[in-house]
Amino acid sequence: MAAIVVRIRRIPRGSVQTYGGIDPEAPRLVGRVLATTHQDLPWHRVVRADGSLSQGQRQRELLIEEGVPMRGDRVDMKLARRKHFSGCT
DNA sequence: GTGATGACGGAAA
DNA sequence: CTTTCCGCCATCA
Repeated sequence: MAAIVVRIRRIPRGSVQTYGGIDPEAPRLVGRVLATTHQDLPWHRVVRADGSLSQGQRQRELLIEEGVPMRGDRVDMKLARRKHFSGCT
């Protein structure tokens, strides 16, 4: 599980990663880790596979603040997965 | 030991 | 595009 924490820490600022993207074999664990781990993890950079947010408005703003490309109420995964993208909000 | 739950995912309708 | 259903691993009652 420590690996999961590490991977979450490695998510570049301005981009996001999905639960399954962090651990394809245990996306539920990733969620449990984020819920139980009290370290300073970039939890807001972890979104669902379809780009929908799990922590509501709160997470939304943090992502926008980091310049994560959004599409309505969800994250634009095509762009958000990479660190450099052409579009801007 | 079994059964239910959750910051989920993918397929099917 | 939406809703339903089943599978996933670890934890809890």
